[in-house]
Formats: sequence, C-alpha cells, structure tokens
Amino acid sequence: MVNTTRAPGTPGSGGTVGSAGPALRADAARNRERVLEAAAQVFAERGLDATLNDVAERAGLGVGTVYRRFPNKESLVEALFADRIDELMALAVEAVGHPDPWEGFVYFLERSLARQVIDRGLRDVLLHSGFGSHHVAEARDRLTPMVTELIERAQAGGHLRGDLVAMDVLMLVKMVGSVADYVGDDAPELWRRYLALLLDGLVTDRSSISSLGKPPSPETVERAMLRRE
Amino acid sequence: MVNTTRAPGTPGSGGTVGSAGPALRADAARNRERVLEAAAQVFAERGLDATLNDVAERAGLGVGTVYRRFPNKESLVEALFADRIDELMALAVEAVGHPDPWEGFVYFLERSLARQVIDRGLRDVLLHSGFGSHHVAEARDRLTPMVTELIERAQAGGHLRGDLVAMDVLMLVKMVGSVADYVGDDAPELWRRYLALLLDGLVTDRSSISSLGKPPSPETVERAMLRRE
DNA sequence: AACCAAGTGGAGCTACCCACTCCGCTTCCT
DNA sequence: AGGAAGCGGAGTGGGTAGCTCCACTTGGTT
Repeated sequence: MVNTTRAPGTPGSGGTVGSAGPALRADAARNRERVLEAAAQVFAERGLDATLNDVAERAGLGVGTVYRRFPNKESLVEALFADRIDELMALAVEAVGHPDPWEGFVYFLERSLARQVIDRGLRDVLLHSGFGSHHVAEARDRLTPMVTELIERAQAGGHLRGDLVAMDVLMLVKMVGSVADYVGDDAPELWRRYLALLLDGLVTDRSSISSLGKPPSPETVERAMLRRE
Repeated sequence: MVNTTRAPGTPGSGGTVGSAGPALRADAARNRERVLEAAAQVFAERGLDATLNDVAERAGLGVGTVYRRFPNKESLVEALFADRIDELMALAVEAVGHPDPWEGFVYFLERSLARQVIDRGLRDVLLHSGFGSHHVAEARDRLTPMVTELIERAQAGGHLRGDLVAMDVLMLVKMVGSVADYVGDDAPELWRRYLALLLDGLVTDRSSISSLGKPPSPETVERAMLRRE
C-alpha cells in the first residue's frame, strides 16, 4: 500500500525533499499517486533495476512528470520503501510477542521472507543496498536487538539450537532469498521448501521433521540458474 | 577450443588442441599463456563481469593481443572453464565411489562449493549462465544422474532424508553460494557455517549435530548485504 | 471568459561502460 | 635483411540509464 498520508506540499514531507511549497494542483496530486502505484508494481516485479522510464510508462505518464514529483530515483525509492521497512519492524515486534517462542521465530522468518518474495524491490533494498542504505542500516540496527531477543527466547525454550546469533538470521534470509522469486508463476512457493530444510537444521528436536512441498522440476531449476541475482 | 579467426595457429607447447595451422611464434605462445593465467585470476576475483581490458592489464599486455588469441570474451571464458567443469564431473565420480554414502554426499557438496568460493567466475558460469550456457547445460545433464545416485545411496544408507531430489542439490549450492565469497579475507570460511546448518537439516540422525564455526561479525554481514549477487 | 502559473510529455542530452577494431610500430625467425 | 606475425592501446560503436528542457496543455482563480 502506498503511503498517501503525506500531504504533497507540506514542509519536510519526505524528509528528503527540501522545499516547502503550496499544495499540489488536483491533477498533479492524482498523478503523484499514480507514480507511486506504478513504482510499487514495477519495482516489485523487476527490482530496483527498473528505470524511471519504466515507471512512467506503467503510470501512463511522461518521465518528466515523475521527475517533477521526485527529484531523482533514490528519493522515489525511499518514499516507497520507508514504510515497508517499518512494517518489518512491526513484524519483529509481533513475533517477539508470540506466545510460543519458537513459533514466533519461525513466524518472523516466514513472514519477512514472504514479503521479499512478493516484492523484489524490497529484497533489493534490504539485501543489496545502494539505495536508501542509510535507512536500511538504521533499520538493521533497530532490528538486531529484536532478532536477538527472538533467538534467545527460542533458545531458552529449548527449540532453537544454541549456537545461532542474530547476524545469522540476516544471512539465512539472504540465502533463502537467493532462491526465491525466480520462478514467477512457475513455482512461487519453492522457497518454502528450502526454508523448511534450513529450519530443520536449526531446530533441536528432530522428532518433528518438516514435510517439504513438491520438489522443483528441472525446468524450474534451469530458470533459477539463469537469473543473475 | 577455438584459436583465432585471422591468424590460424595452434600452440606447439599447449597440447590442449590437436589441429591445423602453423604454430604460434614463441612470444605469442607465451603471451597466450599469460592471458589465460591473468584471466583465471581476474575472473576468479571479480567474476565474469570483469572486462577483457582488465584481463589484458593484469597480463601486462594490450587488449589487442588478447583479442588476437581469443576472438571474443566468450571464447576466452569457455577456454578457461571447460576443464573446470570437467573437474566437477570428476568430483562427482569420486564422491559416488566413496565408501560411506553420506560422507560421499557431503564430500561432493563441500568440495564443489569450495571451488566456487575460491573462483567467483566459476560460480558465474555455473549459476548465472550467459556464457557457455551450452557447455553448462550439457554438464548439468551429465551431472544429474551422478547426483541422483549420490542421493539415493545416502538415502539407502539411512542418513539422508528421503524427500530430497537431485534438483534440490543445485538449489542448495546456489543458496550457499549466495552467501559465499563476499568476504574476501574477512571471513572466507563463513559459508561452511551455513552449509553445516543446511546439512543438519538434511540428515536424519539428530544425535550428530554439527558444530558451527565462528559466527559472522556485524561488519561481515554488512559487507555481505552490500554485494549485489 | 480570460489569464497564467503549474503541470505535462517525451525527445534528447550527458555520462558512462564495455566489447571489440584498427593500424603504425616492434619482434621473431628464417 | 626482409617480411610476416605479433603487439599496444587509443578509438569506435552501440547500448543504457538518469535526468533535463521546453513547447504545449490544464486547472483554478479572478
């Protein structure tokens, strides 16, 4: 969902846009929304490599219009993903509050990965930096203590192996992410198979071995390998 | 392997090719070797994105010299990685011959990943296609039955979970690969930690839980996230 | 209804990158 | 000594992506 709450012309709206100014004309405000929606779609599908021309085309507008609202690509990306990142934080808070520590841990991994799989742009923002690295780094710093607590609770509960640390979680997310999304309609849930495998490596209690979904077809694997990710 | 377009010729010294055409001049043959060595280094360090200018510079030669021996980038890449791929096949054969089926399976994963970690170019060739995709696809087809046997033996031995298939192995390699190499001198063996985690998810017998190495530092993770891979 | 600042489109500018070529000069080898 | 093979590396061509410019349109105010 696009953040529509920011008044177009209010001073310091995005934090990035310097100029305070009069309110936007009605059509301009409408187009601003269109740009944000189009950007959300395009970046979700193709990642941050998509150009602002792509975004403009999707929005049915000219590039100039896009650049009139957002001084450059980075500011658009930031406007889009700032709240996405906050949502991840909320997810962590929610997970920490889960009655079962292990379930909370799994819940966090599963849900945050699901978001990244849906939204390739989000994965790019989180895992490949470049854009908004300031925001992301800051988010990471806020997130780390939460993850640490998530881990420690699950370890105290006896379900999670003791030698896992918060930093590992990021790496695990990256691993599963590397195997996610390739496949579009083909095998969109394949990543869950490998998350399950990983979780079975994390759990202390082997009696409850995960059941994996359908294995990938050779064609799916072929396609996965072709992606430079 | 192709030699040239304009100047036919084959190395007298190389022994890699049996072919038609006059022998290379002594200095030319020497330079050809230099090019190959430089290419091996540069591609190993920076992956296939490295340019032939980079290779030439590393070799202490001009680009023209590189292109005199190899008509284009692809032919150089192919000359370099054809036998690397064959080595992987040999590895699989060796692994299948291992007395302990589970150890054979682990051996294969561990060794082939170790190669890819050392050689970023090899990872690119195997996992991101583009170059030599014909060769790679063919190699994959030859490799698949070997991996299947590897898996089935380990499953028959009771060590490997039954729901794993050959295609999974490629995906697992990709996953671990995504987390490998970033780190240069920093934490070159970090990938083993995550391979161990995965293996613990693959094994049926939980009594032998792996001991992980040192966890990554925040700086290491930071750096890992910055890489677009 | 008239006016004009705000807004728009999209061709095109700029800057960059990389695979590859060209050609005057050098080196090997007979 | 002669000439073919080889060499260096500036330059070319082609592609891409971020961004600008400005003639034209539109919204909203008077």
